[in-house]
Amino acid sequence: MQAVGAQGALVSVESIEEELTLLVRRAQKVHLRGGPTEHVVERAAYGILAWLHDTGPLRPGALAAHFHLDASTISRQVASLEQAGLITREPDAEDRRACRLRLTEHGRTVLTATRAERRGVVRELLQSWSPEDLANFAFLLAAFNAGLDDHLSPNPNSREESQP
Amino acid sequence: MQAVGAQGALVSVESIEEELTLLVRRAQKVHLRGGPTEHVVERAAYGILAWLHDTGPLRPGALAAHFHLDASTISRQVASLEQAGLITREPDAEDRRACRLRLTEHGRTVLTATRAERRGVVRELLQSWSPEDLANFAFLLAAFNAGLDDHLSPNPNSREESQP
DNA sequence: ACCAACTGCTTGCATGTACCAACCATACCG
DNA sequence: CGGTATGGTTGGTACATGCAAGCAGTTGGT
Repeated sequence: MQAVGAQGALVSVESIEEELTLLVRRAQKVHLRGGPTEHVVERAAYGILAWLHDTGPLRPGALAAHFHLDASTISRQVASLEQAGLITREPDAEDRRACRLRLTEHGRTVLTATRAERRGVVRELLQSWSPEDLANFAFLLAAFNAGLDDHLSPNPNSREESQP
Repeated sequence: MQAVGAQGALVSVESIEEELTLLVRRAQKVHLRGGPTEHVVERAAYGILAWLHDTGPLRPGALAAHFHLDASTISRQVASLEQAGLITREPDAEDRRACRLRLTEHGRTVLTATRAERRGVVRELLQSWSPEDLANFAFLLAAFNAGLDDHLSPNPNSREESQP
Protein backbone atom coordinates (compact mmCIF):
# COMPACT_ATOMS: atom_id res chain seq x y z
CA MET A 1 0.00 0.00 0.00
CA GLN A 2 1.23 3.43 -0.79
CA ALA A 3 0.68 4.84 2.66
CA VAL A 4 1.59 8.30 1.48
CA GLY A 5 -2.02 9.20 0.90
CA ALA A 6 -3.47 8.45 4.30
CA GLN A 7 -0.38 9.50 6.16
CA GLY A 8 -0.24 12.73 4.21
CA ALA A 9 -3.79 13.44 5.26
CA LEU A 10 -2.86 13.09 8.92
CA VAL A 11 0.07 15.38 8.53
CA SER A 12 -2.11 17.86 6.70
CA VAL A 13 -4.67 17.92 9.45
CA GLU A 14 -2.01 18.62 12.03
CA SER A 15 -0.50 21.28 9.89
CA ILE A 16 -3.86 22.86 9.19
CA GLU A 17 -4.70 22.97 12.87
CA GLU A 18 -1.43 24.73 13.60
CA GLU A 19 -1.74 27.21 10.79
CA LEU A 20 -5.31 28.03 11.71
CA THR A 21 -4.27 28.67 15.29
CA LEU A 22 -1.67 31.09 14.12
CA LEU A 23 -3.86 32.67 11.49
CA VAL A 24 -6.73 33.39 13.81
CA ARG A 25 -4.40 35.01 16.26
CA ARG A 26 -2.45 37.07 13.80
CA ALA A 27 -5.13 38.06 11.37
CA GLN A 28 -6.93 40.23 13.85
CA LYS A 29 -4.14 42.74 13.69
CA VAL A 30 -4.56 43.33 9.99
CA HIS A 31 -7.67 45.35 10.57
CA LEU A 32 -6.20 47.34 13.41
CA ARG A 33 -3.06 48.31 11.57
CA GLY A 34 -5.11 49.53 8.66
CA GLY A 35 -5.37 53.05 7.40
CA PRO A 36 -7.81 55.85 8.06
CA THR A 37 -10.96 53.77 8.41
CA GLU A 38 -9.65 51.88 11.37
CA HIS A 39 -11.10 54.48 13.67
CA VAL A 40 -14.45 54.35 11.99
CA VAL A 41 -15.42 50.72 12.07
CA GLU A 42 -14.47 48.23 14.73
CA ARG A 43 -13.24 44.91 13.51
CA ALA A 44 -16.35 43.13 14.64
CA ALA A 45 -18.60 45.78 13.22
CA TYR A 46 -17.09 45.43 9.79
CA GLY A 47 -18.45 41.93 9.45
CA ILE A 48 -21.90 43.14 10.39
CA LEU A 49 -21.82 45.99 7.93
CA ALA A 50 -20.60 43.73 5.18
CA TRP A 51 -23.20 41.07 5.79
CA LEU A 52 -25.95 43.65 6.08
CA HIS A 53 -24.85 45.19 2.83
CA ASP A 54 -24.61 41.91 0.99
CA THR A 55 -27.87 40.36 2.15
CA GLY A 56 -30.18 43.29 2.68
CA PRO A 57 -32.07 44.29 5.83
CA LEU A 58 -31.80 41.73 8.58
CA ARG A 59 -32.90 41.26 12.10
CA PRO A 60 -30.37 41.09 14.91
CA GLY A 61 -31.13 37.45 15.46
CA ALA A 62 -30.23 36.63 11.89
CA LEU A 63 -26.88 38.30 12.38
CA ALA A 64 -26.27 36.38 15.57
CA ALA A 65 -27.07 33.14 13.77
CA HIS A 66 -24.80 33.98 10.87
CA PHE A 67 -21.80 34.70 13.05
CA HIS A 68 -22.69 32.10 15.66
CA LEU A 69 -22.50 34.74 18.31
CA ASP A 70 -24.62 35.44 21.34
CA ALA A 71 -27.54 37.74 20.71
CA SER A 72 -26.28 40.11 23.36
CA THR A 73 -22.98 40.57 21.58
CA ILE A 74 -24.78 41.50 18.38
CA SER A 75 -27.16 43.72 20.27
CA ARG A 76 -24.35 45.86 21.62
CA GLN A 77 -22.53 46.08 18.34
CA VAL A 78 -25.72 46.98 16.55
CA ALA A 79 -26.38 49.68 19.12
CA SER A 80 -22.91 51.04 18.55
CA LEU A 81 -23.35 51.02 14.79
CA GLU A 82 -26.67 52.77 15.09
CA GLN A 83 -25.11 55.31 17.42
CA ALA A 84 -22.48 55.94 14.78
CA GLY A 85 -25.13 56.46 12.16
CA LEU A 86 -23.99 53.55 10.03
CA ILE A 87 -27.19 51.57 10.25
CA THR A 88 -30.82 52.29 11.03
CA ARG A 89 -33.26 50.27 13.03
CA GLU A 90 -36.66 50.04 11.38
CA PRO A 91 -39.63 48.43 13.05
CA ASP A 92 -40.44 45.03 11.70
CA ALA A 93 -43.95 44.90 10.40
CA GLU A 94 -44.20 41.16 10.96
CA ASP A 95 -43.15 41.16 14.58
CA ARG A 96 -43.24 44.16 16.79
CA ARG A 97 -40.62 42.78 19.14
CA ALA A 98 -38.09 42.71 16.36
CA CYS A 99 -36.56 45.26 14.07
CA ARG A 100 -34.89 45.35 10.73
CA LEU A 101 -31.40 46.66 10.40
CA ARG A 102 -30.44 48.51 7.28
CA LEU A 103 -27.32 50.29 6.21
CA THR A 104 -27.52 54.04 5.94
CA GLU A 105 -25.94 55.90 3.08
CA HIS A 106 -23.09 56.76 5.40
CA GLY A 107 -22.79 53.13 6.38
CA ARG A 108 -22.55 52.10 2.78
CA THR A 109 -19.85 54.67 2.17
CA VAL A 110 -17.82 53.61 5.15
CA LEU A 111 -18.19 49.95 4.33
CA THR A 112 -17.03 50.52 0.79
CA ALA A 113 -13.95 52.36 1.95
CA THR A 114 -13.09 49.84 4.66
CA ARG A 115 -13.68 46.93 2.37
CA ALA A 116 -11.49 48.42 -0.33
CA GLU A 117 -8.77 48.91 2.21
CA ARG A 118 -8.98 45.38 3.51
CA ARG A 119 -9.08 43.92 0.05
CA GLY A 120 -6.03 45.97 -0.73
CA VAL A 121 -4.17 44.38 2.15
CA VAL A 122 -5.23 40.91 1.10
CA ARG A 123 -4.36 41.63 -2.51
CA GLU A 124 -0.92 42.80 -1.45
CA LEU A 125 -0.42 39.72 0.67
CA LEU A 126 -1.33 37.53 -2.27
CA GLN A 127 0.27 39.51 -5.03
CA SER A 128 2.79 36.84 -5.86
CA TRP A 129 0.31 33.99 -5.90
CA SER A 130 -0.67 32.27 -9.07
CA PRO A 131 -4.28 32.56 -10.20
CA GLU A 132 -4.64 28.85 -9.61
CA ASP A 133 -3.48 29.12 -6.02
CA LEU A 134 -5.75 32.09 -5.46
CA ALA A 135 -8.76 30.30 -6.81
CA ASN A 136 -7.90 27.21 -4.85
CA PHE A 137 -7.42 29.10 -1.63
CA ALA A 138 -10.70 30.93 -2.06
CA PHE A 139 -12.48 27.69 -2.75
CA LEU A 140 -10.94 25.78 0.11
CA LEU A 141 -11.49 28.59 2.58
CA ALA A 142 -15.13 28.75 1.58
CA ALA A 143 -15.44 25.02 1.97
CA PHE A 144 -13.82 25.12 5.37
CA ASN A 145 -16.09 27.92 6.47
CA ALA A 146 -19.08 25.97 5.34
CA GLY A 147 -17.95 23.01 7.39
CA LEU A 148 -17.32 25.24 10.36
CA ASP A 149 -20.76 26.73 9.99
CA ASP A 150 -22.20 23.24 10.05
CA HIS A 151 -20.13 22.26 13.01
CA LEU A 152 -21.23 25.25 15.05
CA SER A 153 -24.86 24.92 14.14
CA PRO A 154 -27.15 23.22 16.60
CA ASN A 155 -27.32 19.85 14.94
CA PRO A 156 -30.75 18.42 15.79
CA ASN A 157 -29.53 14.85 15.41
CA SER A 158 -27.06 14.35 18.19
CA ARG A 159 -28.48 16.89 20.58
CA GLU A 160 -30.04 15.60 23.76
CA GLU A 161 -31.77 18.32 25.74
CA SER A 162 -32.15 17.82 29.42
CA GLN A 163 -35.66 17.98 30.75
CA PRO A 164 -36.55 21.42 32.18
CA MET B 1 -4.50 30.53 -19.25
CA GLN B 2 -7.30 32.45 -20.83
CA ALA B 3 -8.43 35.92 -19.94
CA VAL B 4 -10.41 34.41 -17.11
CA GLY B 5 -7.21 34.28 -15.16
CA ALA B 6 -6.75 37.92 -14.28
CA GLN B 7 -10.38 38.53 -13.59
CA GLY B 8 -10.60 35.38 -11.57
CA ALA B 9 -7.75 36.61 -9.42
CA LEU B 10 -9.70 39.72 -8.49
CA VAL B 11 -12.75 37.74 -7.63
CA SER B 12 -10.62 35.37 -5.60
CA VAL B 13 -9.10 38.16 -3.57
CA GLU B 14 -12.52 39.51 -2.71
CA SER B 15 -13.74 36.09 -1.83
CA ILE B 16 -10.69 35.36 0.26
CA GLU B 17 -11.08 38.57 2.19
CA GLU B 18 -14.67 37.72 2.97
CA GLU B 19 -13.95 34.17 3.98
CA LEU B 20 -11.09 35.22 6.19
CA THR B 21 -13.28 37.76 7.93
CA LEU B 22 -15.79 35.07 8.67
CA LEU B 23 -13.21 32.48 9.59
CA VAL B 24 -11.40 34.65 12.08
CA ARG B 25 -14.64 35.47 13.79
CA ARG B 26 -16.04 31.99 13.87
CA ALA B 27 -12.96 29.92 14.48
CA GLN B 28 -12.47 31.24 17.96
CA LYS B 29 -15.49 29.36 19.12
CA VAL B 30 -14.05 26.02 18.19
CA HIS B 31 -11.72 26.13 21.13
CA LEU B 32 -14.35 27.34 23.54
CA ARG B 33 -16.86 24.70 22.62
CA GLY B 34 -14.29 21.99 23.11
CA GLY B 35 -14.36 19.26 25.67
CA PRO B 36 -12.84 18.92 29.12
CA THR B 37 -9.62 20.79 28.44
CA GLU B 38 -11.39 23.99 27.68
CA HIS B 39 -11.23 24.96 31.30
CA VAL B 40 -7.58 24.18 31.57
CA VAL B 41 -6.02 26.18 28.79
CA GLU B 42 -7.24 29.50 27.57
CA ARG B 43 -7.47 29.92 23.87
CA ALA B 44 -4.55 32.30 23.77
CA ALA B 45 -2.48 30.16 26.06
CA TYR B 46 -2.77 27.16 23.80
CA GLY B 47 -0.71 28.82 21.11
CA ILE B 48 1.97 29.65 23.61
CA LEU B 49 2.11 26.13 24.97
CA ALA B 50 2.27 24.68 21.49
CA TRP B 51 5.02 26.97 20.32
CA LEU B 52 6.99 26.46 23.48
CA HIS B 53 6.68 22.74 23.07
CA ASP B 54 7.66 22.76 19.43
CA THR B 55 10.62 25.09 19.62
CA GLY B 56 12.06 24.52 23.05
CA PRO B 57 12.67 27.04 25.85
CA LEU B 58 12.04 30.59 24.75
CA ARG B 59 12.04 34.03 26.21
CA PRO B 60 8.83 36.02 26.46
CA GLY B 61 10.08 38.44 23.85
CA ALA B 62 10.51 35.65 21.35
CA LEU B 63 6.92 34.62 21.91
CA ALA B 64 5.72 38.18 21.44
CA ALA B 65 7.63 38.39 18.18
CA HIS B 66 6.27 35.10 16.94
CA PHE B 67 2.65 36.04 17.54
CA HIS B 68 3.15 39.72 16.73
CA LEU B 69 1.63 40.63 20.04
CA ASP B 70 2.56 43.25 22.57
CA ALA B 71 5.03 42.10 25.17
CA SER B 72 2.58 42.95 27.90
CA THR B 73 0.00 40.59 26.51
CA ILE B 74 2.47 37.75 26.49
CA SER B 75 3.67 38.71 29.93
CA ARG B 76 0.23 38.27 31.41
CA GLN B 77 -0.48 35.03 29.66
CA VAL B 78 2.87 33.66 30.68
CA ALA B 79 2.18 34.65 34.25
CA SER B 80 -1.12 32.86 34.08
CA LEU B 81 0.46 29.75 32.61
CA GLU B 82 3.13 29.75 35.28
CA GLN B 83 0.46 30.19 37.91
CA ALA B 84 -1.31 27.17 36.52
CA GLY B 85 1.88 25.15 36.66
CA LEU B 86 2.03 24.57 32.94
CA ILE B 87 5.34 26.31 32.37
CA THR B 88 8.32 27.28 34.45
CA ARG B 89 10.36 30.43 34.38
CA GLU B 90 14.08 29.75 34.56
CA PRO B 91 16.62 32.53 34.86
CA ASP B 92 18.46 33.22 31.67
CA ALA B 93 22.17 32.86 32.13
CA GLU B 94 22.93 35.24 29.29
CA ASP B 95 20.79 38.09 30.47
CA ARG B 96 19.56 38.46 33.99
CA ARG B 97 16.65 40.66 32.96
CA ALA B 98 15.21 37.87 30.90
CA CYS B 99 14.04 34.38 31.60
CA ARG B 100 13.54 31.18 29.73
CA LEU B 101 10.14 29.62 29.58
CA ARG B 102 9.86 25.89 29.54
CA LEU B 103 6.95 23.49 29.61
CA THR B 104 6.50 21.49 32.73
CA GLU B 105 5.55 17.86 32.60
CA HIS B 106 2.03 18.87 33.41
CA GLY B 107 2.14 21.46 30.66
CA ARG B 108 3.23 18.85 28.19
CA THR B 109 0.41 16.58 29.25
CA VAL B 110 -2.20 19.28 28.99
CA LEU B 111 -0.89 20.45 25.65
CA THR B 112 -1.00 16.95 24.27
CA ALA B 113 -4.58 16.49 25.36
CA THR B 114 -5.73 19.87 24.11
CA ARG B 115 -3.92 19.46 20.85
CA ALA B 116 -5.41 16.04 20.28
CA GLU B 117 -8.83 17.46 20.93
CA ARG B 118 -8.37 20.37 18.57
CA ARG B 119 -6.92 18.16 15.89
CA GLY B 120 -9.89 15.91 16.33
CA VAL B 121 -12.23 18.80 15.63
CA VAL B 122 -10.26 19.82 12.58
CA ARG B 123 -10.09 16.26 11.36
CA GLU B 124 -13.81 15.93 11.74
CA LEU B 125 -14.38 19.17 9.88
CA LEU B 126 -12.21 17.91 7.05
CA GLN B 127 -13.24 14.30 7.06
CA SER B 128 -14.82 14.44 3.65
CA TRP B 129 -11.95 16.25 1.98
CA SER B 130 -9.72 14.59 -0.53
CA PRO B 131 -6.06 14.14 0.39
CA GLU B 132 -5.20 16.55 -2.39
CA ASP B 133 -7.45 19.25 -1.02
CA LEU B 134 -6.07 18.69 2.46
CA ALA B 135 -2.51 18.98 1.30
CA ASN B 136 -3.35 22.01 -0.76
CA PHE B 137 -5.16 23.73 2.08
CA ALA B 138 -2.30 23.07 4.45
CA PHE B 139 0.18 24.41 1.95
CA LEU B 140 -1.81 27.50 1.06
CA LEU B 141 -2.57 28.30 4.68
CA ALA B 142 1.09 28.07 5.51
CA ALA B 143 1.95 30.30 2.60
CA PHE B 144 -0.63 32.83 3.64
CA ASN B 145 0.63 32.79 7.20
CA ALA B 146 4.14 33.37 5.97
CA GLY B 147 2.98 36.35 3.98
CA LEU B 148 1.08 37.64 6.95
CA ASP B 149 4.13 37.23 9.11
CA ASP B 150 6.07 39.29 6.64
CA HIS B 151 3.39 41.91 6.44
CA LEU B 152 3.24 42.33 10.18
CA SER B 153 6.98 42.37 10.65
CA PRO B 154 8.74 45.67 10.53
CA ASN B 155 10.69 44.49 7.54
CA PRO B 156 12.55 47.51 6.19
CA ASN B 157 13.73 45.62 3.15
CA SER B 158 10.83 44.82 0.93
CA ARG B 159 8.31 47.37 2.06
CA GLU B 160 7.94 51.01 1.35
CA GLU B 161 8.05 52.66 4.75
CA SER B 162 6.11 55.83 5.19
CA GLN B 163 8.93 57.29 7.17
CA PRO B 164 8.59 60.83 8.55
C1' DA C 1 34.53 53.54 36.67
C1' DC C 2 30.61 56.12 35.61
C1' DC C 3 26.65 57.85 33.44
C1' DA C 4 23.49 57.73 29.60
C1' DA C 5 20.95 55.25 26.49
C1' DC C 6 18.97 51.01 25.46
C1' DT C 7 16.56 46.57 26.20
C1' DG C 8 13.55 42.92 28.35
C1' DC C 9 9.95 42.52 31.03
C1' DT C 10 6.02 43.81 34.22
C1' DT C 11 2.09 46.75 35.81
C1' DG C 12 -1.70 50.14 35.42
C1' DC C 13 -5.23 51.54 32.70
C1' DA C 14 -8.42 51.53 28.73
C1' DT C 15 -11.00 49.12 25.13
C1' DG C 16 -13.08 45.46 22.40
C1' DT C 17 -15.21 40.98 22.20
C1' DA C 18 -17.69 37.57 24.09
C1' DC C 19 -20.76 34.69 27.26
C1' DC C 20 -24.53 33.84 30.62
C1' DA C 21 -28.33 35.27 33.38
C1' DA C 22 -32.03 38.20 34.15
C1' DC C 23 -35.24 40.92 32.22
C1' DC C 24 -39.06 43.18 29.15
C1' DA C 25 -42.15 43.06 25.40
C1' DT C 26 -44.55 40.73 22.10
C1' DA C 27 -46.18 36.43 19.91
C1' DC C 28 -48.38 32.02 19.94
C1' DC C 29 -51.17 28.20 21.75
C1' DG C 30 -54.42 25.79 24.52
C1' DC D 1 -57.56 34.82 28.70
C1' DG D 2 -53.27 32.69 30.93
C1' DG D 3 -49.00 30.16 30.24
C1' DT D 4 -45.18 29.47 27.58
C1' DA D 5 -42.06 30.58 23.76
C1' DT D 6 -39.36 33.95 21.22
C1' DG D 7 -36.74 38.38 19.98
C1' DG D 8 -34.08 41.70 21.97
C1' DT D 9 -31.70 44.48 25.65
C1' DT D 10 -29.06 45.17 29.92
C1' DG D 11 -26.04 43.86 33.90
C1' DG D 12 -22.24 41.40 35.28
C1' DT D 13 -18.06 39.05 34.20
C1' DA D 14 -13.96 37.12 31.84
C1' DC D 15 -10.45 37.22 28.44
C1' DA D 16 -7.44 39.44 24.93
C1' DT D 17 -5.02 43.21 23.62
C1' DG D 18 -2.49 47.73 23.23
C1' DC D 19 -0.22 51.85 25.08
C1' DA D 20 2.19 54.33 28.64
C1' DA D 21 4.94 54.17 32.56
C1' DG D 22 8.17 51.99 35.30
C1' DC D 23 11.93 48.86 36.99
C1' DA D 24 16.04 46.13 36.49
C1' DG D 25 19.88 44.84 34.01
C1' DT D 26 23.10 45.67 29.77
C1' DT D 27 25.93 48.25 26.80
C1' DG D 28 28.77 51.79 25.07
C1' DG D 29 31.27 56.18 25.29
C1' DT D 30 34.36 58.89 27.72
